[in-house]
Amino acid sequence: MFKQMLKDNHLKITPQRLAILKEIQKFGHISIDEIYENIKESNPSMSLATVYKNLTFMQEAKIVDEVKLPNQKQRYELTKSPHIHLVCEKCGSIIDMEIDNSIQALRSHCAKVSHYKIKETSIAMIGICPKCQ
Amino acid sequence: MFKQMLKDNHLKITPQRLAILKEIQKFGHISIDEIYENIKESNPSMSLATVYKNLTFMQEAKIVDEVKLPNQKQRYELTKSPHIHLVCEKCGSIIDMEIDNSIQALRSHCAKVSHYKIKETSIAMIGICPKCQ
DNA sequence: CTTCATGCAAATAATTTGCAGTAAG
DNA sequence: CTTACTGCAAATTATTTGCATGAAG
Repeated sequence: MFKQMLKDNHLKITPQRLAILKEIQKFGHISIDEIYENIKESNPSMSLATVYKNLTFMQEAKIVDEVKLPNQKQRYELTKSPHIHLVCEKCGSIIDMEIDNSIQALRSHCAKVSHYKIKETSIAMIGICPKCQ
Repeated sequence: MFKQMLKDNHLKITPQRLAILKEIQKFGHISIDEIYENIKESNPSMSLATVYKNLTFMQEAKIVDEVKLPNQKQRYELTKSPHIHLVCEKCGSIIDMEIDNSIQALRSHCAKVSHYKIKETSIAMIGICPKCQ
């Protein structure tokens, strides 16, 4: 629950923050100005600076994550367990794929070979979705 | 060889382009203004717009690739076979790891489960390198 | 009440564009 | 010669900051 997540991180519960989180949840992967434009429809006084500031806070609090994909604007998503982004270069859709075992396998293999302590992964596969083929 | 790569893509061979490619090669992963600043030392008339324009062309020609990492400026690298970026969050170093089999395995597993036709992958692991541990 | 968040405007940074002059093939 | 590239300046777009006001706890 969003209110609890904010509370846990000593962030005050404001309508703006809840609105931002609701937009991200609704779209899954959404850009900063999509968040802004969407919220402005119901709350015209919403400020873009507020979106920026809050995304920063909420990212630090690990409530949201940035999603950086090749040739795309930065997007945001709600933080969830490690997953792969499947991007369709035709229709632009982005879906999450949770294949924990495979990701874990890659991760530990990498760690073993490189001797890095791995904390996060960022994985995207770009191609054509079934519908667009 | 850079000249040949440009020629193959009907891009004229200019000192600026060669300088850009040489910088990228030298640093492995380099940001736009690092490229610009470095080249300007020996060629003070170098223009930032030229860097931007050429990175775009050379990316389309698949000579270079953009590298987008969490919480970092965009960087560029020479195009090479699929690999993983290992990022140290302490010292900021970025190294490439070529573990073709593992990447291929993940890729085909993804393709199988999702029915996507996968064309490219973008994989990063963020953690602490051996030296910084 | 006290602290923190918001919204606005201004500042800064990042990227793109148009165009005249110049270099590459 | 012809085409495409460069550099510059201006235009856009993206992001950050400071500060007065207002809302949350």
